[in-house]
Amino acid sequence: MITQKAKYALRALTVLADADADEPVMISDIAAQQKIPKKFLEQILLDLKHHGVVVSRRGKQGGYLLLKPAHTITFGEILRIIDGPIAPLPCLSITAYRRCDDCDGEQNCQIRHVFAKVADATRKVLFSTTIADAIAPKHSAEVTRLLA
Amino acid sequence: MITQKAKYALRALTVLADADADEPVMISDIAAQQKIPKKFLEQILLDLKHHGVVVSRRGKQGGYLLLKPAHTITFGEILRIIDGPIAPLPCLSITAYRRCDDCDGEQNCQIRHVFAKVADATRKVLFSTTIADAIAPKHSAEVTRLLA
DNA sequence: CGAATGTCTATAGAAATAGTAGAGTTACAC
DNA sequence: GTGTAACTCTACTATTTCTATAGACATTCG
Repeated sequence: MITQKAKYALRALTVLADADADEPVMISDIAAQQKIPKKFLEQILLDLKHHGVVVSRRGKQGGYLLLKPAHTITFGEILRIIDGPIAPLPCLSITAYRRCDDCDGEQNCQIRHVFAKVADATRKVLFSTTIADAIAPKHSAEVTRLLA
Repeated sequence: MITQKAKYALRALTVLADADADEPVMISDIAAQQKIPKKFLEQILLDLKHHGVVVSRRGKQGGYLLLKPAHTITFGEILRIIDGPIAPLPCLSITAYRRCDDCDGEQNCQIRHVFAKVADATRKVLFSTTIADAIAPKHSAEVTRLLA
């Protein structure tokens, strides 16, 4: 299970991706639109900002914007920032590798081998799907309606 | 990340799968061999027993045995018992479905759609891999040695 | 009988999760 | 240049989950 926080983060990003590229969106607006506790969302967006995913403008007329195009922001990237390692075992993590002190020899670990496959499969999806992909269905539905 | 408990459970099962089919293995032996805290392992095995994965014999010469053949026990099945749902979102869980109260309409949920793919990929691996598969490399190595 | 083994329930410390609170900083509008 | 609306940052807290540990109990074998 991913955390609630990660879900909030992803949803907040879809809102930013949906907004005009140079129109900052206020935290309150995102919170209201996605039913996210505002104060909690503040922390999340700040975190995403520190990791170079979004930028903010302070003061009146302030708000948040995507720092890079939505089609370059992957789900995997965001999950790593918010929830930490993607891998199901510490000894399979790319970003936070840690030896399992209870297994002797990773090559021999019967469990590790199986979860390596899980990790691969998961990463394949998470890093090939972007925020733009997430909002795409909505847009194509819109296009369909307009063309009708 | 899977829990330590699940890792212990899977490792304990590989020990049972490795043992003779009618020779109960004592908790202490499993614990020692896999460096699992004994009292913790007791709980885990009991849990697996209650879920019909293993059986036990009490008293002297007691211990645990697999209830069904190792090639019929999947990783997914064990993870569900020990760690709960496989799905990354409650609204994607097969065994513990729960509506997300903050998203309106699952068909529209942009996040859900992506994680459905993750869940599929994960399940594909976890339910097609068994305890027998996990110990297989070891056995084939053994075969290789014997044939050399 | 008695010792070895599993059974069961309770407890507890540590960490993670999901927020909440509030004082501080910045920038635009006037 | 002041006020106010926004983001910033740190700290705090309640709840749950994880990782065990403890100990009394039940069962079986010799």
